[in-house]
Amino acid sequence: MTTMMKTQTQQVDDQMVLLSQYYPEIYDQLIPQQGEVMKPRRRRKKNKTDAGISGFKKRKLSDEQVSMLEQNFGDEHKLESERKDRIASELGLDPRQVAVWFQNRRARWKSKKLEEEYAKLKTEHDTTILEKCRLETEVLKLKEQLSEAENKINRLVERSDGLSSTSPSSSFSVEAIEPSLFGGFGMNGFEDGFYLQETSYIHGGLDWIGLI
DNA sequence: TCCCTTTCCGAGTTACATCA
DNA sequence: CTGATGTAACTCGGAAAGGG
Repeated sequence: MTTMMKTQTQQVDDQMVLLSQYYPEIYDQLIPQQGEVMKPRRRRKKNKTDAGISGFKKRKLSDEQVSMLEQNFGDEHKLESERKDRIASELGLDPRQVAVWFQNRRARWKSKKLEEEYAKLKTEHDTTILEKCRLETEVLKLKEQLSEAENKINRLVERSDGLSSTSPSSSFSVEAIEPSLFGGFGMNGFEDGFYLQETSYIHGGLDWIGLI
């Protein structure tokens, strides 16, 4: 803030040099008479041709001015009247220019913040979607395994039916796995979770099915 | 308390400068 | 030359503060 600082006179000179380089045709009109203070720029009119007529064109702020403004913006985004005047004086700008710069800078800052926030939310959203897909795949896989297990049980039941007709004293009694006891082995009971203890199925748990 | 003026701000727009 | 982009400066409407 110190070594880079120029005096106000130097800065005005810089602006004038720029002006004389880029707009020599109007430079003469802007040079104040000796001892006359530079007046604030006139308000721009909407008419497109007006700039040409009035001779006032948009001027880019110098790198140094921008860097100083950025530095001040970094300290505090809001701009009190006193601070505005001080900055304007330090940079050789109209206080109105400083106010406008801060307004535009706040708008850019907000826009950037929104962009960042959007990117963050999008990343979170994508991660959640990915996890949802993974869980859905897992559900499908488990349902498939369950279906296979049901088929195996049905086959065993059918086989035991055949055995019981010839050997009623079989230790693997039909009643032991009577479908009615399991709710018919349908998905109804499983949709809401495994409500039966694994030992209710067959002695030894579900190991034989290969689920565990 | 109300009205008017001033100042500031955000949002949206315009106009100009610059660059690919 | 032209379209895209960045940005200084503008308009507009609303809020807040101060004074009569």
